[in-house]
Amino acid sequence: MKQVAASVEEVATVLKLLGDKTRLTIMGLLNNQDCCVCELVEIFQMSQPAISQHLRKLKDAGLVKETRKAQWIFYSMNKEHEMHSLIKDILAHIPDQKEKLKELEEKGTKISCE
Amino acid sequence: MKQVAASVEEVATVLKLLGDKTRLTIMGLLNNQDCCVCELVEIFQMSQPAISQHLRKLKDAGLVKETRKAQWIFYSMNKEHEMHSLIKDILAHIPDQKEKLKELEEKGTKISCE
DNA sequence: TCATCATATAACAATATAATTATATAAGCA
DNA sequence: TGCTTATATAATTATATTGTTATATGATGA
Repeated sequence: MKQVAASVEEVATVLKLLGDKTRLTIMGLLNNQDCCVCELVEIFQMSQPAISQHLRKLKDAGLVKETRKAQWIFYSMNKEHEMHSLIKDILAHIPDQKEKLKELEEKGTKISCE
Repeated sequence: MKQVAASVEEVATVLKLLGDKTRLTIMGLLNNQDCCVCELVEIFQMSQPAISQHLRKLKDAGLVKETRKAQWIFYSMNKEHEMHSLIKDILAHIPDQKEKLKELEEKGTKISCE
């Protein structure tokens, strides 16, 4: 499939962001479903500020969007991002992240606002 | 097309390497044809050690191979790299780099060993 | 309203990255 | 052999990145 070429700079910016194991995995998770910060903290066993700072970078670049739902802020993939097809192509190369979400449910730490 | 999933770490490593404008462009160039160091120095208007160090990183990760031809060392894309299909997918999103190679020929700084 | 939970931000420290300059190595040629 | 060209490596410096701790903000609920 022929792609519409973005500038080298734009692509390099996205790759640099996804060139971090934590951020790449976050995108893999968001590719399955929206997550709130505390879920990600639980999954990555990382400090809350560390997760927040990774999310900030992704948000500043427009790769993710945030939505407040009650006391939680849910992050989701921005499907309107100019580089969304590149991101999907990349995520097709990493293992499915559903397992991690399943574990959350089993531990009972899954947040649900529906 | 369903991909064979590499580990998140492996993919992140490749993305980090390509998350640099210079290295991403080098890979775009090598996707068209092999290049020697002095050609890349000419194209990027960058110091020779800077180019060599970028090539070293790409080589250490196995993304490129080197072949000596007389006094020049030509770099080429390693098509046998485990992550070659990911790299091709990514390069499909950047503009074709043939222009830069054409300019070299016009300036007469193209190296040919055939 | 006050305490608590969820999240963001600021300040800082440790580490990584990328460029420069200087120097080493290796091939080609007079 | 000694000079030149092509490339690599080392040392250094400047800057960027990532994580930690401390603190601020904002929503919920008693």
